[in-house]
Amino acid sequence: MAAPRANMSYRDIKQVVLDRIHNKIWAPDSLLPSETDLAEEFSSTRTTVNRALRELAEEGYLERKRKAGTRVLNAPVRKAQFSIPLVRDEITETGSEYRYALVERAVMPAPAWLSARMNIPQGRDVLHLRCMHYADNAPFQYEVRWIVPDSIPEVLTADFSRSGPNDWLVQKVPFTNLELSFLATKADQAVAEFLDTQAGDPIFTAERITWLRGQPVTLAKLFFAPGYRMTTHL
Amino acid sequence: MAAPRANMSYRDIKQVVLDRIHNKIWAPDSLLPSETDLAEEFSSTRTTVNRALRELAEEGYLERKRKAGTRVLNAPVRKAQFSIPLVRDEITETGSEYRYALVERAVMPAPAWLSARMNIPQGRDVLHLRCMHYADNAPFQYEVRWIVPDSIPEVLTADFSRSGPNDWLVQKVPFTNLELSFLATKADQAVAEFLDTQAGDPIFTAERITWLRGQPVTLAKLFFAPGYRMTTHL
DNA sequence: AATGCTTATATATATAGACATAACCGGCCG
DNA sequence: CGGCCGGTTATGTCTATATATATAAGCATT
Repeated sequence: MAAPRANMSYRDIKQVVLDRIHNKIWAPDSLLPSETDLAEEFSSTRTTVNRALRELAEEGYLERKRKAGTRVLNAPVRKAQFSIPLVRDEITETGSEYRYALVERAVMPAPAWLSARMNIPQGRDVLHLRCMHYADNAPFQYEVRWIVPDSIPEVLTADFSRSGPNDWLVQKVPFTNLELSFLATKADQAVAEFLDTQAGDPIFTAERITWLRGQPVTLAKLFFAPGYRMTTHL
Repeated sequence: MAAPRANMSYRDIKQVVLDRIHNKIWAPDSLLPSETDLAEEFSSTRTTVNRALRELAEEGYLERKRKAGTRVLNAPVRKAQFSIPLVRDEITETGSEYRYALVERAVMPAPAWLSARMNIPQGRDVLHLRCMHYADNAPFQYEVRWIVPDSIPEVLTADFSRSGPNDWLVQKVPFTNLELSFLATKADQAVAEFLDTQAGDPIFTAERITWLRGQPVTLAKLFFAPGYRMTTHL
């Protein structure tokens, strides 16, 4: 096990280091040898060792500090990565047919909770949209969205009857900042009807707020049809 | 804007490239200049440019193929990263006091759905645990767990009355493979009682299966107390 | 005891040059 | 015309080396 031969790639080195962590050769909280020493052991260079250790640190196995050295993390805080594709892609990638429908469009003064949540002045006009996304004509996602027109006045004249605000926004507004939450909500009457389920049913829900250079742009609540699960492997 | 001066760090280069993507100087689907050309423009080296572009690709902005070049992705598939800490840490980090309690421990033949789900032989004995995690004595998470003892016989003699299976497992078993799902479930009577809520309430739920070298090790269902949301910023 | 300076050291990043590898592309051959 | 086959080229990776920077730790000063 862990046979350091010559000409090891940074991948090989990553694997050897991981093995040693797993086999407790380098125990949690212990300090690894310096990059220079490891480079010598693996008859490689410090650059290559650096890349290996840097990536392992990014993956949550190691903690690195200048001068202090590289330390094995005791509780490997593994990081789950979820890609957040557009609904359209999420549906078409499974081979299903995607269909979009606009349910409601309105310009209205921001409700108090929205003002507070997104930090916009009380009573400022916002664009409110409700839409549905279908996969093979079965309800897939019910979207409730608010858009603050201040930073993007064109949004008020955009046509959302044929394609969703998401499509439009990613084209127009390169957001700089994003908050994403997942939670479980109880279906109210509207949600239940659109998702073809019973009021009170548990609904997997995503909430997404984006900013552009500090200015709030949009808040979206995405209600997924019952049975939806967000899955990742690592 | 985007003033390429000399001695730019890989961070600077990343920023300039990002700016150019946002300002559509490099439009979606278009090809970037080659690393060599960019290195010249930024009066830097190919190595540095390479790191900048590589990281931007990892972050989901670019797609890179040998010979084919580096392309701007039209729908930036941004990747949300959630760290999955131990419950204990998740609670203590907010300053709350963590308390653990074992609810039930039993060795039983694997139920059919579990056999199927984890690909273990029908009727094989598995360890079944139910436990509670409290934050400041308020219910935080209800954990239902199955452990396959085949690859780790010691688990049958481990003491789970004082600390949770999670703590034990991360110490003993370096899993190699993990499937993690989030979904919304409806609280049944047991879940409702332990989480101090009403049966039928929506519960944010995580399901986690881990393997060790292809062998299934454990499946955990984690039911979070009402109001829980999993949040990330990027 | 607290603060500030110095130094040693480990990581962070940059440079330059080389070879490896995948893939586009144009031309040759059947 | 179609398919195979190299040549070309952009990225992938490694080597070797150098400089920058953060910081732990020791020592001196307030």
